[in-house]
Amino acid sequence: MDNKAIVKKEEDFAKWYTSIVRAAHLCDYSSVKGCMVIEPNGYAIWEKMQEILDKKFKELGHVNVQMPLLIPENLLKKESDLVEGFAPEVAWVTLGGSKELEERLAIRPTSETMFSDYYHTHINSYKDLPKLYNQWCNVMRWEKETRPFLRSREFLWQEGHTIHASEKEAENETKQMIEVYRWFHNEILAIPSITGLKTPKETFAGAEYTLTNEALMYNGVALQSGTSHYFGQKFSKAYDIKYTNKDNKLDYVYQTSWGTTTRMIGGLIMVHSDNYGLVLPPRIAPKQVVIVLITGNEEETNLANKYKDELLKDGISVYIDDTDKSPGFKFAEAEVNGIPVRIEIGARDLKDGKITIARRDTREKTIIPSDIDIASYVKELLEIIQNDMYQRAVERRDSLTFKAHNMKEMKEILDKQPGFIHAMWCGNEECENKIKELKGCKSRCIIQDGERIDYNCVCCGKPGKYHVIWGIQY
RNA sequence: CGAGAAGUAGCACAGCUUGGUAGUGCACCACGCUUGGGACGUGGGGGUCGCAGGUUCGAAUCCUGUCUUCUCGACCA
Repeated sequence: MDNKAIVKKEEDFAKWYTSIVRAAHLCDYSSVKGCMVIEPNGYAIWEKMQEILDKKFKELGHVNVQMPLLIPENLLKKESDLVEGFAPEVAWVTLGGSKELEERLAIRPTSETMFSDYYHTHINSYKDLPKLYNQWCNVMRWEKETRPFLRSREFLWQEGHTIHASEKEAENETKQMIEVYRWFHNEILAIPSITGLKTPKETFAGAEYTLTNEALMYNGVALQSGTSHYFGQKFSKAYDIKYTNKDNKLDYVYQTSWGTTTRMIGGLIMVHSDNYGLVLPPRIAPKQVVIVLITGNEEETNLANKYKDELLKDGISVYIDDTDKSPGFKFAEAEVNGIPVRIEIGARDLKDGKITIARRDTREKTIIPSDIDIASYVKELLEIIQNDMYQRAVERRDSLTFKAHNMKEMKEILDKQPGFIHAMWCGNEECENKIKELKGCKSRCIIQDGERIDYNCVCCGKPGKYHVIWGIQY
């Protein structure tokens, strides 16, 4: 039996999630609440995410920098909305050795302030613009309730902070980066996601507006997965980021920030995984193929090495499991770790010149000739798995997508099954608050080119100005 | 932050009521034998019982505090 039992998804989704995290060795608890040990399997996924996103960021002209971990209190206080928004969850350093600090230092919950302070002293001319900086780092937010990957006090993320000479250019950047997140979720993580505008109530502290990428988990709960903020000149005025423009006049820069986190690992689990363990889409799987030797004899070993070389040559990541565990153990272990494709080489099949290939997502096995062009066969199979996983996720999301025309319908849907609920909204925060009384249902985003579902607000019945997606969130 | 539950070996748990030598299964190590869905045999190693106080001759067990985890709710830019 497995030493890490997996709870059944249908019986208790929350416990199932945690058991997958532990069974697949993605992370473990530490002695500090909300601060996780990200284990090799989990960190490898994060590295793969970094690799793909970082390449995309750089293609779009961004460069990486590293800002300090600590922010002096006076610096953090300069932008009042930001301070207010983050105050309840900032952790402070008050001692240096045994000596009390004259000014306490915040452990960064986000780095707008540090970037702004840096830009303040480094921008003089329109020729210095734009600055397209990003950093990969850890941040800390003193959350009360924590869950592995979904909500931790310390987490890893990337935060892009850019400044521009024109409003239009900054707005284009904001839009461009939310598109990157949408692309990443749909194409790489096989998680169908929707982008839209946050309502003012849900907008990032200090931003003029926030664009968000929203995904729906298997249980119908929404997960915010990547946000991109447009700051206009709010921060540049608070932090005095001025430059001389072409007309020899002083002007403030236009600013953006955008980020996504290790929370996406939680999203991967909650969209794709099953009762046998993790299921990873091939494009994000750190190891795409495992070759399992049944007896480990010379013939099996030689063929495995040949396959490995051919697959590696084609850019497919692969490893051979030649431990002396029983075949069943190796199969189960590869499954719990979510390896997309498993090649089983055994003496029995080899006698007939055959091997067995198993795909993780469906757990189907196929017996094929051993002299097949393994690289092109596997390459095609990985693409099929990627697409099938995406299609299944789309179907699941669509089956959990509803329309509501009034509060009665809204309540009926939420009582039965949470999901994405499309409904019109008048734009009044009072209605948002009333809807929130229904099981904590909140606006996910305003769909900008969405259809008109109704003429009236789902809550108050006044003219419905916006097509909003509502849902219960993590 | 509120309500509830839990913390004993890597994992799952028993022991606690009624204080008296730290247990079981799996995992781990060695050897042997095996190998197509989590094999088997023999032997072996591993624990300040979450932490800190208290009661007691003596605490995993009783008392107080605290930390951590889980579930449900409140909160969540």
